[in-house]
Amino acid sequence: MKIGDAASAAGLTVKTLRYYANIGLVTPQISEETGYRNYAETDVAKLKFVGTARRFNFSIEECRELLGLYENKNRPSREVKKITLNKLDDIDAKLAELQELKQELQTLANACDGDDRPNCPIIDGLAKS
Amino acid sequence: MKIGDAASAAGLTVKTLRYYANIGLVTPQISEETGYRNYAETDVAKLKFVGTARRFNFSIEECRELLGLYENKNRPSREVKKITLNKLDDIDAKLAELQELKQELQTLANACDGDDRPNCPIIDGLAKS
DNA sequence: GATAGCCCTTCCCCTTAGGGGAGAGTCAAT
DNA sequence: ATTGACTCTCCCCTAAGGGGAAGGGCTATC
Repeated sequence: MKIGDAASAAGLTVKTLRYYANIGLVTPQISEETGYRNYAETDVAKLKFVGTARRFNFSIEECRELLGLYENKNRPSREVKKITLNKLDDIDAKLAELQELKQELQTLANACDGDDRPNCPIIDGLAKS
Repeated sequence: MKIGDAASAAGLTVKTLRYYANIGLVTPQISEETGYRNYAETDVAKLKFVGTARRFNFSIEECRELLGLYENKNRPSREVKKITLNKLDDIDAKLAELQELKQELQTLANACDGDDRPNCPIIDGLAKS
């Protein structure tokens, strides 16, 4: 399967597939004469796997790790779960940070009339050291 | 005030101040003979302002805009509020996305025993197309 | 006066995860 | 044979700086 077809099948872009090939994440065979990448079905399965993991906010390096576990049919599920729980912690931290941010910004916005006058509690809030 | 002192006063790094000077965000005077940047008190105030705005997730370009409004004592507060509400929308969108992500990942993690056995619903969940 | 130690400068590469596009080669159909 | 779609590599770009090298400056101490 050529790269364009593999990209469509996996729901990714051609650029992404080339990138993954370059960093050794999903490495198709390469035709000797044309230099074209040739994706096997197993490659496409890995690409889908990585695509899903990326959508779950796993980094490329985490995907590499997960892919190793994915390919190793004897891995203990503990290892996978550990990575996943770490990712959940990351998400929780980000959520907390954003919620606090939202709260403060909301407070500033609520205090601002948002009219023609220059009086602006938002600016004042950002400026007060 | 030299860059190191200005950085301490503003709670930013020297690298950050140089970066802001390079992109024309906060531009100190430059000594003719030594080439040293010289930060006035008003510069430090702007740096603190930008630092706070950055902590509120405003991008550099948004900071540039806010700084313009900060310096213009006649700006209508409407303009500032508009930018702020847009930022709040961004934050809400990000929150929603993360919450959905967390939900799905949590479901996968809950289904996984996390023991020595290879059976892993997380891997299966990521792999199923 | 000389040396040490810290501060300043510019310059360049590095980060994430690819996107955009140029220029050149390839494939399939007409 | 030609056309159009596809592929290749190569290079620059993103946001917001961080790390570090090489070179110059300031002040204190010996």
